Amino acid sequence: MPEPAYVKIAGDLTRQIRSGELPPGIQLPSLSEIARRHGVSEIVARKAMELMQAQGLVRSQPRRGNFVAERPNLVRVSPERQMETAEATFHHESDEETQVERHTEEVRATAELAEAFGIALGDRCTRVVTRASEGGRPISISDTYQPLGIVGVDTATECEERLADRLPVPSHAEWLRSTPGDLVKTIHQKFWDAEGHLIMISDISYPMDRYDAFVFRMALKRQNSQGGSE
Amino acid sequence: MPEPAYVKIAGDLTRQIRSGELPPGIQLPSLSEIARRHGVSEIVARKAMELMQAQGLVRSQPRRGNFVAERPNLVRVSPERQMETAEATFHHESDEETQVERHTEEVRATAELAEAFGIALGDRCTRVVTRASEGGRPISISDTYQPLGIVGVDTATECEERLADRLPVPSHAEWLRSTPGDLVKTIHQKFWDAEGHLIMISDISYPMDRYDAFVFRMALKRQNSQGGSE
DNA sequence: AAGTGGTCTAGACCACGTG
DNA sequence: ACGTGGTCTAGACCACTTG
Repeated sequence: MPEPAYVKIAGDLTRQIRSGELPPGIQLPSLSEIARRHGVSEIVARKAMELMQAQGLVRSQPRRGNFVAERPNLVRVSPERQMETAEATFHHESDEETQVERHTEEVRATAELAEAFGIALGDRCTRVVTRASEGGRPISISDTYQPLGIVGVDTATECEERLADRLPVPSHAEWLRSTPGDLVKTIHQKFWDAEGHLIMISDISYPMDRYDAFVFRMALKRQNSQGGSE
Repeated sequence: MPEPAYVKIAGDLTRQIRSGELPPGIQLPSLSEIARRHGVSEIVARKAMELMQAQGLVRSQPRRGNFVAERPNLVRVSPERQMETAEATFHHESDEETQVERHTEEVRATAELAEAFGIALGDRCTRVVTRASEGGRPISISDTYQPLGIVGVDTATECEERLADRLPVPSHAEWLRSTPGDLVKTIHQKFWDAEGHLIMISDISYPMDRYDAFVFRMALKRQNSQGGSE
């Protein structure tokens, strides 16, 4: 009936983080230290840390320690961010130095890409890999595809984002330096132009500790409706 | 260097689920059975199960077993769902019998509610608690607040949803029968009318295994922009 | 009575980062 | 050399469900 020890420990630490007692970026006590303080075994302390990781409050660095997330209250807002470059977005979010690097290459449309864009299998597409880091820490990586000749989303009028928690693909895991078994926040984006043509798709991964929440703002098109929440 | 045993086990099971070999709702082998089959200790099997739980593929019922999620590919789409009642939404999502129960009461505005709605502290508000279940399994619970006199979101033209993974509040945890330490998907909704007045806020919780992903469809308002992904 | 998952203990080895 | 987190073992007790 009482709450488990690891929930209590996580709650204690969460309170200290939210109150500012444990500021962003600081190293938490080691697992053995937490275990000692709370009079439990190290496994329990680890479980508490895993719970906080899943909430994005803590980032674990193997052989270094556990650290409070750099921006425990940072929120990712859509579609505001679609209206600006990655550089501008991260510049707004951050005061630390942000690095964005891009690699562009031409690829042949896979079956999936061909169907999405309504082009032929093997048609040429542009692939852009964008890696962003802040203060040396990786904060995002994305894989973007467009039919050859279309660049950017200036002509897009509609956008869809699909948010899920997934094991990262190896290339994303490597950049984000995630430990095997660590989940990441993934966003699959699609952009359409006014004619209804899909002009870009993108797969983005964020470390769990990057954002506290994901916000989406939408206009409601009136129909017959009662509306409600659930 | 090699991937940990628990990742491999989770991958094996995930493949069996995605391929349909392990159909939705079925009970997985017990932890001791999984451990035996893979030649590892039970702790490792449990860790694999936790990884799958975090992805929403598996639901764990204490003292019963682990079960494949009922709808491993179900997606929650916004804002479509805001246009219809909870009953209609769940009816579309499901062929099983869905139960929705509502409790309405009048409450006094807390400081938070008063500020949100632009009313005075202690002013009367409507609170609606909505609980939904499907085939006896709880699938959502929400707490909705509106200023007295406003019912529903028929007049809403804008909507915001804030998605995060959180420890549930006790009332939500109880309905969802979540184990202490289990996270839930939370959505904090806000609705505004054409005059820019906030007319409804709602806190919704879903079990981790309810949805595979959350989809948001948004119109892009053109400005000066370069656009891009990150 | 047997089986199950949840919690917890008390160890162990490894690889790597830091001093 | 030491501390760290990641992985793993081999047990234990509890509370509850199922047969």
